[in-house]
This record gives sequence, structure tokens and C-alpha cells, in this order.
Amino acid sequence: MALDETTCAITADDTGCTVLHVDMDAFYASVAVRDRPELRDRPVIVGGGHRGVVLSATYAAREYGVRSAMPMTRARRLCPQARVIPPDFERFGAVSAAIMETFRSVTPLVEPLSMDEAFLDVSGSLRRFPSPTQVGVYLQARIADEQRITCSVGVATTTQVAKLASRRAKPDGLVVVPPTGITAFLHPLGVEELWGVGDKTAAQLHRLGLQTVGDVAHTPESVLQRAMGPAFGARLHVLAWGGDDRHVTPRRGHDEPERSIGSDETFGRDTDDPAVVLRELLRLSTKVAGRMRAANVSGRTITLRVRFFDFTTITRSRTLRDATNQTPEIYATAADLFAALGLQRARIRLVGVRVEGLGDTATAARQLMLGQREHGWEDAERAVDRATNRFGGSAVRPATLITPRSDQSQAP
DNA sequence: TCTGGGGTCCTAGGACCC
DNA sequence: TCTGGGGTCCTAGGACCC
Repeated sequence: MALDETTCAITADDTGCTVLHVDMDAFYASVAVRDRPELRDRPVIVGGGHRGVVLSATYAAREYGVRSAMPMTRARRLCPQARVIPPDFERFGAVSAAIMETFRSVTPLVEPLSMDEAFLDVSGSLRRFPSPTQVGVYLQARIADEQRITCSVGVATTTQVAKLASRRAKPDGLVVVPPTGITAFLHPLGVEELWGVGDKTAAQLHRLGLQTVGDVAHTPESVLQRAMGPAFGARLHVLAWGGDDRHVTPRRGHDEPERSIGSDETFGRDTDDPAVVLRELLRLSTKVAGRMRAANVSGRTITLRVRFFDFTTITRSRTLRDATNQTPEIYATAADLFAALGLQRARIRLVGVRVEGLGDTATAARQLMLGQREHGWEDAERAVDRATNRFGGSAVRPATLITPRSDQSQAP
């Protein structure tokens, strides 16, 4: 963003703008580059894998058209000279945690949206800071100083407008949308900028002849509801007038349990071998169950996901009588759901296992009617968890996972 | 070598219950 | 003898976000 526009934004009247959206610029790529000074100002892509996508790209890479979520094959074609760096999520997580703490030093009302962005309600910070904008300026300076990466800030009266403002501010900028300037800011934007409007919805709106947020705002709510569904249509109309009433809901760490835990994996090459699929389901079930136990949660609904070579994706789920976080139960259910598909040599691209309906394991009323053998399993899995903690993830695995060569595989 | 992996939320139909 | 009307749970799919 041009400096003069930023300067101008800072001088805007931010009275009543108590919501900040702070968003790191090209977060993964920025973190990767800051520790490799030789890569400064060079096109760098974080991503990789045989069939992967771009997770993050420096602005130098973006100049070649590289975008996040783009297939790596395409990204390399667009920018062959880019340096590709695999993600280091542990490192990103540590930087993220430090940044969130910096946010919390100005207000307890911090709502992280992901590793690299958060909403802040700064209405209580105005004894220490002259204005909401000055809070944003302060945070930008501190993060640049402490983390040596840049971020962009949106300052507004509502979360959605603050988020759109920070996007407008990128990179390393700050945009204020004063209460009196909301429609002037929103209405020229394309419909796809609205929170919750992706490719499909944007295309649908375009078919209705609606290109800008202003077009949506000036379409009768009833028309939007008929086209997009009652709830979504109404929401779009509200958002288009900047009237979103969602407020900043502080969340910290794991005090709010996840609703589901799952894992999926794209095969290096499509497979039509049930033994390969089942072994992968066992690996994923082991991973998911381990994460559930670490989080002290259990769940009743187990969902299998299968994506075929042509990207069509199906899910099958089953709800158990009792909540579980045990590998054998999760795996048995997933394998059963897979068998029930009755696939004949279908080319499979991805499989996934997810457990939903999570609740605290301790309070999950578990009624064991038949046999107490499961306690044996729980004891065994606890032992596995301990060994994993001591020796790392590969220390203890189901026997069928020890010989990973597909030509030696056995159905578990 | 087109298209990851972690999630959330919504919808819609059918079963089932009152 | 024309079958209403909620509410909740389960299942499947889809859109979206980062």
C-alpha cells in the first residue's frame, strides 16, 4: 500500500472504532525468510510435497502470480526461480503464540482466528492509548521489533469491516473505516470480498447480476433469501450494510474444546489397493485417537472421507453408542464404513478419519455393558502415549504400519 | 505431477417421539 | 379414514476459512 494512503488512514476519525483486525503479512513465508537473510526480497514459497499447494508466498513471489492455495505445480511454472521451503509448523506455532501474547498485553479481549490473525476489542485500552488506531500502530511496531515480520491492521466498528480493512491495508499498512465511512468503504468492493462468500457463492451472485457489495446491499433481502437461502440471504444483506453484530469473543489456548478432530492424507499416487487404504486408515485412526487423548476428549460420531481420482468426495459416518478415543474402535468403524462402500478397484486419492461430537473424556458417561476388556485397551493405549511422549511418534505403532512398502502390505 | 490439511457451519431429508 | 406439527437425532453433502 502506498505510504500516503496509510498516513491518510491514520488521520481518519476512529471514534467508536473499537475492533482491530491484525493480520500477519505472508506469515509462513515471512517467518521462513526472516531466519534466512539471504532470501530477503526474493521469491519464496512455503509449501511443497508432490501434490501440495502453496501455503504462503512472499510478495516477491506474488508478483509472478503465485497465490496461496495454488497447486505447487502451477506455482513453480509461474515462478521457477522461487525458493520452495517446506513448512515448519512448530516454529510458526511458537511465533504465533508470542504474537498473541503481544496482543494480550494491550487487551484481554483477543480472539485468534488462526495462527496469523486475530480480532482485538480495544475499547478498554483507551486509558493507555489515545485512540484505537494508536493501539494498532503500537502493535505493528512491537511485532516488527520482536518478531521482525510485518502485519496489517484494520480498525473499524465491527469485526467484518475490520477484517476487510486489514486486507485493504496489506502489506504493512493500517486502514481505519470510520462509522460514517462504512458504506463508502464497503460498497465498491467485489462481492467475493465478503466474509463467507467464496467462489461458488460469488458465481451465483454474479449470475444474479450482482458484482459489488453495493449491488448486494441494494437488492431486496427477500430476493437474496430466495436465491441464497433464508439464513444466508439475510446475512449477506446485513453484511453488505456493514451491520454485522458478531462481537469479539476472547479465546485462549484450549479452554474451549474443539468440536471435531480429524486427519486426512492424500496419497502420493492414487491407489486402488484396499490394503493400502486400510493401512492408511489405521495410521490416521492412531493419529486421531492420540490427539484426542492428548486433549482429553472423546467422541461418538466417526466419519470416513474418501476422495476419488476425479476429486469427487464422499463421507460416511456412524454414531456409536458410547464416546471413544481408542484407536481400535475408531479404526474398526472407519474400516467398516469403507468396506460398506463396496468399491471395486476405484482410484482413490485421499482418505480421512474424523471424530465429531467431542466431549470431555472424564465426564463422558460411559456405560460398559459387556466385558471390561476395553479397560485393557485403554491401559495399552496409555502406555503407547507414554512411549510416544518419551521416544517420539514412531516409537510405538501398530504392527501393520512397520513395513510401509506397499508391495508388502497386508490388510490389517 | 492441477487442486493440502486443519477445521467450522449450514441444509435437507428421514426416523422417531410426543 | 385424507394424514397436523413440532423437536431432536442421525446422516450426507457442500461451502467456506486459513
